Formats: sequence, structure tokens, C-alpha cells
Amino acid sequence: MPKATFQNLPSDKRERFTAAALDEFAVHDYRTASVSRIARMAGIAKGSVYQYFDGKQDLYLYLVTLAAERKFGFIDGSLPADAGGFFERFRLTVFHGARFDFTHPRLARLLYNVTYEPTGPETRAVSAQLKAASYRYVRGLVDTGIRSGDLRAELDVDFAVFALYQLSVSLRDYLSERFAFSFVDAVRHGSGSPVPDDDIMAVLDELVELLRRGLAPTT
Amino acid sequence: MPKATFQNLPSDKRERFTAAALDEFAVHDYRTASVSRIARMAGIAKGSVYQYFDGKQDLYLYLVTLAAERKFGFIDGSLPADAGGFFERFRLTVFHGARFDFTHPRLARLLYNVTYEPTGPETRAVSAQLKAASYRYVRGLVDTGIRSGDLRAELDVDFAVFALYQLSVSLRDYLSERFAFSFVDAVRHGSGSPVPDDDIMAVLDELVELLRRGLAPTT
Amino acid sequence: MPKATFQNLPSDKRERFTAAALDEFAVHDYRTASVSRIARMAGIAKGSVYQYFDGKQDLYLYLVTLAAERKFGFIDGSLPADAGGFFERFRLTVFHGARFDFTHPRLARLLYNVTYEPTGPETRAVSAQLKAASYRYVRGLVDTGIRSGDLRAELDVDFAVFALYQLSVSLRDYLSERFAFSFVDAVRHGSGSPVPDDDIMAVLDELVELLRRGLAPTT
Amino acid sequence: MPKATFQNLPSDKRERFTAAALDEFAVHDYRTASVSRIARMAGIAKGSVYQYFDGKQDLYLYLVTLAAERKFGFIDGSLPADAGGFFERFRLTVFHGARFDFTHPRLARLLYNVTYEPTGPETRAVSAQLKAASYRYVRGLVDTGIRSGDLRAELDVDFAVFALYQLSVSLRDYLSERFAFSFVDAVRHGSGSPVPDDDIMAVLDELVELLRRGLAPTT
DNA sequence: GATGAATGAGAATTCATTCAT
DNA sequence: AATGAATGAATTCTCATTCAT
Repeated sequence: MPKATFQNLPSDKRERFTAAALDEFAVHDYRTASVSRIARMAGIAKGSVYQYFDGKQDLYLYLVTLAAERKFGFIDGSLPADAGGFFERFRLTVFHGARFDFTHPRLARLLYNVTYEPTGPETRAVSAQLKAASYRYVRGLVDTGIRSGDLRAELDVDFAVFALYQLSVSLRDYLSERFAFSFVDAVRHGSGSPVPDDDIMAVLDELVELLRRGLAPTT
Repeated sequence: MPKATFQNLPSDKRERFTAAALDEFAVHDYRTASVSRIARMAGIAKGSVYQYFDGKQDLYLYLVTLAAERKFGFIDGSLPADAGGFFERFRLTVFHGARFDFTHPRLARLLYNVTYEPTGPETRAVSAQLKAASYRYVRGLVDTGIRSGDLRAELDVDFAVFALYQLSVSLRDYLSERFAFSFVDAVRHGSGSPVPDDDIMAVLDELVELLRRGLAPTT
Repeated sequence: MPKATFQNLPSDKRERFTAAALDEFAVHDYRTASVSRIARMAGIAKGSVYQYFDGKQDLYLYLVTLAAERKFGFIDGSLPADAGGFFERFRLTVFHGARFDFTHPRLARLLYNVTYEPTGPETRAVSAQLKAASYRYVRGLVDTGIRSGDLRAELDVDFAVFALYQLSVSLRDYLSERFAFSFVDAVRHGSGSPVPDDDIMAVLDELVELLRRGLAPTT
Repeated sequence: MPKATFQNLPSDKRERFTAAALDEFAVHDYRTASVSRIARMAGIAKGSVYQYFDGKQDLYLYLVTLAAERKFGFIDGSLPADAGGFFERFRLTVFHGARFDFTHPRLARLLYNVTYEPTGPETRAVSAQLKAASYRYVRGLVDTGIRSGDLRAELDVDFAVFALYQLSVSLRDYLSERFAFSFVDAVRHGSGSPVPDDDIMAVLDELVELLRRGLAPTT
């Protein structure tokens, strides 16, 4: 995580650097991302990166943490405080997650890359951490859902969490393919208008329908 | 694809090489995999690799093709000829796929890596091809299922195919985590006994239950 | 030079090999020419090349010798036996040399490549030999020309030989550029009809005019 | 062309590198020249070369440009400003060109290599550029010569330019052979004292005499 | 604290030549 | 005599990291 040097930076410089680093890791996976390129893009000396962070790995950890916080924060901030049923809450979570992705393509790509990062010594820990956090989040939803009776009591919780997690993560792929939104282009050229809320919702209807039938108690 | 030189090799040498190459690509993604390391592991001269294949890309194509053929062949060979309903057929497909994965961890890891290979010019074609083949397979199942009445007629076919594909692909992750089977360790140290069939089946029951409720017509 | 093995070869095979080797060295310089490619083109095993010749260098020597003999033989065979004056003889020599080049582009390219081959240990001897032979030839002409009074007696013979040699060698460049005849294309695709004799002659008129004024005695 | 890194180098290091690179390209053609060898000779890390230049091609372009500028600069600086007739001007141009060659054997060899560089994708552009510049220079002389009446009006200008260019370029070969000056030895061992001006002039007298008779109007 | 040049191990690939069959 | 697989040294180029200024 960032050294004091980084914290003490004038905020515009700090943000210029962060932006450059996010751009790089949004477009390239860990191995392919280049520290030199980040330094060049940020307009700072290559050596400075090592004044701010312990190295590439450390920088990576920082960016992933940042992206995860932003995304979770965005979703949490968008959800209504009062409960709503499980399926409605799940729908909104995924919906706002998708909205975040389309409006923050850099952060979204980064998180996506992390999820599917090839297992190597440098990235394993970070990937695992992110996955654990996501699982915790979903598990919270499921537990509440079972207690409230929205979900069948006999459900294998582990499995349900897995299915919900995988479907919501990969929904991004489905949406971007179906509505021809290229995240890479969005990052690189700022192009591409986000998929309209209604289109997202239509797909979510399908997903929630599948899950409601599949997971709710038989009345 | 392999040159004649490779085909003419004494079979033990050919297999020693193939094994080394699979090991390498099972543990590393395309970029990180090293031709030099493969040669060293196989106990041959670096130059020989280029007597056998046109280059790294060509070798990769060969291995992926090999793995895909083996896996699809294994599944096809294990499925009963007479139809069975959609859900039973889906269950068996995924079941035998999972059995294949646990008993051929190197091939399984390779195919997994291909699926999530970062999009680069060298691998794009191969990845896309594999994904297309898998989608075709699932779509065939779904089409038949709808015609036979096992699946709801109003289903959004695209979405259903997506959901089935994602869940079955990622099931491997779930199983390996739940039953603490590390594919990487299996490749590297040959350790780890495959997850028992019954355990796989138990999870599949959950999955099929979810899908049946979710996708079958309301009676 | 060729081993007995090569001499004993059935003549069609020997010629097939020679043709392939000439093609290769006509299109590539010594370093870039590939023994493997020659073997492949000739349809023989790579190892056989080393049964026929001591190595790349030896093969090169053979080809250059062959080409030089053919070209000198062609010119000698085309020249009338009875003398003619110096300038007429020179004109015919260069004329038939050019005709040879346009009708034997492979051999011509090879000799051209030799002339300008970068000085390296492998080719130095061969290049020097070829140059020496050419110089001897021109010097013979010049000596006769002086004796016969066609050339000024005070002429610096060395210098005259140099000038005549350089101008006639590089004339090939001039002709091929002026009449858009690509030797490389001629070798590779057999394309390109030779420059018409009249066009060659027109250029030779210019050259001989320059030389006559420059080198003949003032009457 | 050089990156800023190279420009910012302490001048002794920069010159040590340039010297090593010139040595290499003076003795070897493009293909045969080795970046590794240059680095070793210059006493720097292989990677540093790529801090200074974009790659082998870029380094080559730099060296050729450098050599051409130096040689043209040297000649221009040595020529008297007021015109003189065509033949006098031509004589001086070639004379100072030859002086440059003998006193800067590395640069001279490099330019010579470029002229006869086997046509490959990496070097084509550079070679063509250099040749074009030389031709433009000679054509300028010839045009002026015709206007001033020093050259015959009926002259085939293309042919005259060709002959003058070829003779002056190859004169270097003639001089080095006649006066036993080995450029390669001069580069490699610093040996060999340049050919004395008088000797050069004696040869030039021969050349100019040939050309004057050959190209000047009959009075 | 900032700089940016230097490093050097490691990557993929080529190819003349050898030698066991 | 013919084969063709094996070799391995050599090539260009990359890049995270270090460290003297």
C-alpha cells in the first residue's frame, strides 16, 4: 500500500498518477501492464513510482482495493436503506453494479481483470481477497433471504452463493456482448455510451425470474 | 499444428514433450509460459521445439485443440446414446465434464486458462474458437430442450444459453474449492485424489434442481 | 568444390539441386541464403547437401565459379574471332554481357551479389577471385588496344582498366533502372521480358562515345 | 533517431558508444552487425542500447545520417565559394571526398556499406535516401555544367550523372587498392596512414582528363 | 523527494552443421 | 548414400527494479 510519500503528494499529482495507473491496469493484465508506461503517462519519473509504492505488486494491491471500495460504496449508496425482499435487493445490487461498470469502465475493467487474472504468485493474494469480499457480500444477502423466508430453507447456502456470485459477475460479459459495449474501447477512447437502464433491467428480469423460480420456496 | 518431424518422433519422446508443454501451459497463461522452460523440462534442445512446431503460437494451438478434443470426446463417449430429458442430459454432460477435469487436471487447467486468457493478438483466435464451440454445444441442448417441452417456450434462449454455460464452466471452481482440490498442485506435484463421483453428483443435484425449477414449464 | 558424390549424381537430380541453389543465392546474399531452403526446394535431405559439398562456403564457391564460366563462355562465344578495333570489341563485350544478364537473370544476380557482397571471412576469397578474373579480362583488352593504337599510349593502364571495369559492371544497374527491369522479380517469378537489343545499344552508344573521346588518341 | 537519454549522456560515454557502433557497422553489413557486440565493446549493458535508441534499425539510421552529414559537411566546407568550371569543381568534390574517406575510415566504410547493402526491408529506405541525395548532388553539378557550356549540350544527362556518380563512388576502391590502404584494417586496428594528397590528385588528373575529353564540347 | 540512466536476466527465434540410423 | 532430427550458440529485444546524483 502507498507509502507516506504518496499520501503527501499534491492531490492533483496523486490523482494524475492514479488515473494513469488505472488506465494501464484496465487495459492490460498484471504481467502485461508496464510500470514505465504508467510513469510516462503520469508525467513522472520511473523512479518515483518506487518512492510511492513498494513495487508493481504493491501498486496493484492499492488500485484493486481502491476500485473495490468505490464499487461497493457506489452500490451501497444506491440501495435503499429499508430492506425489500431478497430478490428485489439482489436485483438492485446487480443493477447498480452494472450501472457502475458502464459509467466507470476503467474501474470495472480492473476488477474484471483481477477476477480472471491467471494464477501467479504476484496476483494470487489480491484476487483471492477480492473474491472473498464479494462472497461475503453475497452470503450476507443469502443469509438474510433465508431468515426472511424469501429463499427456501433447505437451500445449500454455499451453492446458492456460488451461483448468485457467478451469474452476477458474468452478467457483465453478457450485457457487453448483447449490447455491443466494448469496455476496452471505453477505457482507451472514452467512447461508447453506457447501456440504457431499461436494457439492463430487461436482462435482469430474465435473471431474477430464473432465480426466483429456482430459489424461492414453493408456495 | 505439429510438423511431420513431431509426428515421426518415437512416441515416448513425443509424449514426454507434450507432457512438459501441457504442464507449462496448465500453470502459466500464454504470455508467461516459456518455450525455454518447456524444452528444459522435456530434456531437449531449445531449437528442437522449432523443428516440431512453427513457434509458440503454433504449439499453443496444438495443445488447446488436443485438450478440447479429448474433453469433448470423453464427454461424448460417456453419454448414453438415447436421449433422456434435457435436465438429465445436461446433468450428465456437466458430470462427465467434471470427472474429466479431476482426472485430467493438466488438460482441464489448460482449457480453463484459455477461457480466461487475456485478450491478445496471439491467443484471441484460439480462445474465440473454443468459446464458440462450447456455446454451440449448449445452444444445441437448449434448442432440443425447448422443442421437447422440457424448457419453457417463452425462455430468452440467448440468456438461457449464457446462464447454463457460465454455471457449468464455473462449477469447476466451486467443486475444487468446496472439496479442496487444487488443480495447480495436481499439475505440479501430481498430488490430490479426484473428488468422488458422489460428491460431484450431490452438487449437481443442487444445480439441476435450481435449473429445473427455474427453466422448466410450470406444470 | 563438389565432392565425388555430387558428380556421380543422376544428372537431373544434380541439375535440380544446382537450380535450387542458384535461385537461393540469386535472391539472397551469402548470409541470408539458407541451406535448409535450398534442400527443401531441391527436394532432398538437408544432410545430403553436406554429402555433396563441404558446407555453405564450398557450395557458394562452386556456384560462383559456374556462373562466371557460363558468362565468360557466353561472351567469348558471341564475339567474332577477328579482332575489330578496341572500342568495337569493348562495345560487343559489354553488349553480350548485358544480353547474358537479361536472359540469365539468376546467374547475373548471383554474380552481381558476389561483386557487392559485404566483406566477410566466408566470401572474401571468392569475391576477390571473381574480381581478379574480370580485371584480367579487361586488362587484356586494354593492352591490345594500346598496342593497336586505338588507345592513347600515355594512358595510365591501371586507371583505364578500373574505369572500364566499373562502368561496365554498373551499367547493369543503369539499364535495369532505366528500362524498369527487376532482376529479383525475374528470378522469383520468371517475369519480365529482357530489355530489347536496340535499347541496350542506344545506351552503349553513349558509353562508347564517352570512352572513345576520353581514351582515343587525338588525331 | 536517438532518444533524449542518449543526448543527455556525458559526452565521453556518448562518444564511446558512437565509436563502438560505427566500428561495428563499418566492418559488418546491417544483418551481420550485432547489437550485443556493440554493447560489449562500448562497455555498457545490452539494455542500455534500447534506452538510447528504438532498436537496431533506429541506431543504423542515426549512424548513417551522422556519417552523411559529416561527409557532405566536410566537402562543402572545403570547396571554395566562387564557382570555378565544372571539371575543377568536380575534381575538388571528389578530392575532398577521398580525403574525408582516408581520414575518417569508419565513416567512409559505413557509407560504402550502405551503398552496397543487400536490399532488405530494414535498410531499403536508408540506402535509397542516401543514393537519392548523392544523385541530386551530381545532377546539380551536371545541370550547371551544361548551362555554363562546360559540358556538351547534346549530352544524355541521365547517363552522364550515372557515369560520374559511379566513377566517383568506386574511385575509393581504386585508390585503396592502388595505394594499399585497407579500410577494414584502418577501422579495426587504427593502422594505415592516409594516402597523400598528391597521390590522390595524380589519380584525379587521370579521371578528370578522361571526363574532360569525353564530356566537354569539341572546340 | 525526485530523477532517469543502468542493469541483466530472460524472452522467442534462427540456422549451419553433425551424426546415428 | 541418403536421411532428417538434434544441437546450441547466436540473434534482437523487454522491463521491473536499483541507485547515484
